[in-house]
Amino acid sequence: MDKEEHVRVRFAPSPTGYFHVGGARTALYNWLFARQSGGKFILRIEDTDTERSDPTWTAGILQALSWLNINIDEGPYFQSERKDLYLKAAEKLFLSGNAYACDCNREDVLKRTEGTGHVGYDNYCRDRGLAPADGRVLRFLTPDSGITVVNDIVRGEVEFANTSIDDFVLVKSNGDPLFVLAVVVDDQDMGITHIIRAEEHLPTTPKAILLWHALSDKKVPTFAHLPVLVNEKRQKLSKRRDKVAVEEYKEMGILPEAMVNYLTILGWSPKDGSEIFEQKKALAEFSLKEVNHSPAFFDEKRLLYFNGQYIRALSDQDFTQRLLPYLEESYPKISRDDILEKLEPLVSLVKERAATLREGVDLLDFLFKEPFAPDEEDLQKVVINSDFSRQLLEEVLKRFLALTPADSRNSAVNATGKTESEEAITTGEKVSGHGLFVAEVLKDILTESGALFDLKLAKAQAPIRVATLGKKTGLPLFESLEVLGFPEVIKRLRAAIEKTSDNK
RNA sequence: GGCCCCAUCGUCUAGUGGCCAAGGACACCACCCUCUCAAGGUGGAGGCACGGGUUCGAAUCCCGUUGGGGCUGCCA
Repeated sequence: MDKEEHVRVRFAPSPTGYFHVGGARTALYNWLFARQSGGKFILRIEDTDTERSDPTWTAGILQALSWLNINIDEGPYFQSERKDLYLKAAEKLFLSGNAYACDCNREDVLKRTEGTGHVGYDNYCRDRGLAPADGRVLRFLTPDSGITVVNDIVRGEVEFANTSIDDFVLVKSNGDPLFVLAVVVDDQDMGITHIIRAEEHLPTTPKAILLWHALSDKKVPTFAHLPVLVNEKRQKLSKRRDKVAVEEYKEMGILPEAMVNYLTILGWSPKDGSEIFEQKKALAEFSLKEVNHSPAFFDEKRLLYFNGQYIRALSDQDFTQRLLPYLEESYPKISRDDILEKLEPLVSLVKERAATLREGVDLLDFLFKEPFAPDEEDLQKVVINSDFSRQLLEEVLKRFLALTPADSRNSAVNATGKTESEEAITTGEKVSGHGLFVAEVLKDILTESGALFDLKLAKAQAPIRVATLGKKTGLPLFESLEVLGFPEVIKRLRAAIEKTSDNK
């Protein structure tokens, strides 16, 4: 790290759509670089295109950065508020002979260059001496010889022949400045030392460098062009085509720290080969020089794995706090206390299984979703089209009914000092027919009931599970039943038995 | 078309001339564990795009080819 230089980097998104993970990674790498060098991380909103920019998107960017814990030292600056600065620079360029007015339209240029093999502007207005005016654009006069070298931390020195660079537009015919101009003016004005951005900007970099020199003697920033993130077809991620909005991942219950970890690893890896690590490791070891050169596919499956690891590493308390907002959002009519009461005994079981917070919500839906309705397909499969399910359900129902609801545990205890079932549980004796409505007892009952029909527990649990929890897969059955509670379980078992008779 | 970038298992990567008959992770398959599903454990399949050089020796360096991508806009 160059200690003599006061590092200033900027993240400069344009608010023209959802903020996607590619932008997030660029922001993250900028931020990491700023943090580890004690520099400043600046946010600049590039909204010079008034047609396509929208404050809504800006708000989304701000929220996403905050969610990812990428904090901003300066800004956001808005280019739309700095137009005067750009126009002043444009005037300077015109006066110094580095720019000229042009009244060509696209059709004229196309007509002139047709068949010449040249694509792009043909410098037609270079020597016409037009004065700047409404309806005329301002073009930069690029040199006809020489090369421009981009000094890039990731890619080394990249050379561009100046002849390959067209006289590009700086100011639109309606008087609005274009991003090329605005970016250079701002980077100079804001004292940016390192420009870290996606590789798609590499081809426009020589233009920026040429402009930079035409505008001032200041040192050109150091560049770092990051490989782009691509979709499964290996095309650059697009906010229109690919559904990769940061917001969506938050919505589906990705933990921000898992997202940050995954994004960090997407294009860079620490020397020891570890993949899941705390951010302080990245802060200590991240290096732009070590960033990969080739495009990376944003693999959601892998993100999910990372997220699962992060979820499982959470304490039960933390996990509860993370999950709670998602549950409250899904069940606005249920009070927080009621949710917490049911969640508490199951939280570690949920934590162990959920790859996302949204999955955590789904695992618990049998407790909260109204009205309860078992999955139709599963119901058909293991309850209705099963030769033993009806008898088994009835047997289990009968035995459950002989139990004492756990809710009335206290009164039961008060009456006899210690209930029969508790006695049995503590002595390890098998309970059958009598006992408390608790997981261990329920498991014993189902094991015994299944044995009556020559069924192993694995097989016997299926119809009971679908009848009461609604799906073939999910949380461990008996703990779930205990939390669901005696009356509700009885009710659901009866409803399922009803359904088997409907079909017979 | 022109300019530029890129190229190790399906995916993300380790590898910076010998320690590589290429290592790890996700995904996939099998088995174990198991009340379902996960998680976890064990094992398996799977890759240096191709062709020339350079070198005693190349995944690693050079050239070419091929392939992919980006830019080529009065978008950023």
